[in-house]
Amino acid sequence: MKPLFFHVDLDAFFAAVEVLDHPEYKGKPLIIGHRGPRSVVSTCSYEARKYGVHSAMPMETALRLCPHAITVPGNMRRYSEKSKEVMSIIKDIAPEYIQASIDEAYLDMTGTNLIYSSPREAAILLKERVRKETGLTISVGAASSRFIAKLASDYRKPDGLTIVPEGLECDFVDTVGLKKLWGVGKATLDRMERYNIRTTQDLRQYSEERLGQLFGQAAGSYLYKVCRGQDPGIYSGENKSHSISAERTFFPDLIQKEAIELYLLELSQEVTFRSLDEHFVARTIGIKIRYPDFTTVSIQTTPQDGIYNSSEVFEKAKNLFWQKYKGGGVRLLGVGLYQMYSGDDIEQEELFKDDEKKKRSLERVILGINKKGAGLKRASSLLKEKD
DNA sequence: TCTGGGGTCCTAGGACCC
DNA sequence: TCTGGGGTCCTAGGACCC
Repeated sequence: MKPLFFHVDLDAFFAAVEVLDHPEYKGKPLIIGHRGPRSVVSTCSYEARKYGVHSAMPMETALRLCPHAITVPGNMRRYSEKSKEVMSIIKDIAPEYIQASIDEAYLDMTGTNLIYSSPREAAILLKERVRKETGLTISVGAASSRFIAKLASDYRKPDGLTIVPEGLECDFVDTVGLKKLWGVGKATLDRMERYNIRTTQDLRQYSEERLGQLFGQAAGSYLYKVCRGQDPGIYSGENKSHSISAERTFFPDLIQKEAIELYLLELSQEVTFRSLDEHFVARTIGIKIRYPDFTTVSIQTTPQDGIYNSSEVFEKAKNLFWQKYKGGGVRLLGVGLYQMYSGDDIEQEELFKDDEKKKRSLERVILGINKKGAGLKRASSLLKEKD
């Protein structure tokens, strides 16, 4: 059976959902993101893109380019809802699929020539159903590998459909160009510039070994395949390790010990409750500090006996912070849980640490209540209780 | 253009073991 | 005693993506 993959990408997803819910925004430049210093554009409508606005652009710049843009802070819960609607249509049409993010999915359509007369017919059916049932438009790419399908869905947007016939993968990669290749970012492009590599054709002049020397083993063999239109194997295996993190950027910078610890507590609670919700136990905890000059450092630790509740996370986060912090103010604070494993497996082991596990159970109950809308105690009130 | 927040994967060096 | 090679785990930092 010839392999066939689709990549489905929702067009300007967050902005499109806002337009759906607020028809008065239709046809206007719309930016999703907070207004304020140190904030950036999350997504924007195609009307805003005409002014040069794009994702990750500082909000101040975006509003300078497009002063009359409407801005909305965004509503993740609502976007998840709409995302699920689209994914359930995908489930109907594709034998297998992997959701890669809130607004994109890889569909394994291998063998569907028995169901649909052609890839084009299948893609059109999918686009039609999504449009009718959710009011959203998608761009679809179809090809013999996930990687080429991904490039194809981006080739014509919005509401696009691009099919790359078998055998033309390498030509298609040349057409897309080096700058738009998935997995090739600014740092790699800058390095390529130094070797006068400006096109995918240039890249093909290098042996896999040489690319490994220049860009590192993994990146080297990735580039070697990709510039030939070969499948580098994205999303082929199951992802094992999991992590959860939360971070906050402050304006103005944090200076006082009390404020820093208050936010460490809040972030610790946030990641712990999310880990409880997802039934994961972390082996590693880490924190991240960004200084006012934007230099960013991190420190982590992997304790012998697991991390079970938010006060443990907080205590460890606090220790790590004061171990690492050089002074001078804090622009961003982050707390993360890494190397996470399914909680049920771990609860079986280790009979000690009963107290900490009890606290974890208690927090699970609080999480349940909180989900029903009762509202968790403010972090600040918990801090006060401590002294 | 003074640069969010949530993730994943890779690298290089060190510790430790055989 | 001044010395090999491989494997695995941990750590800090980078690169990239949405």
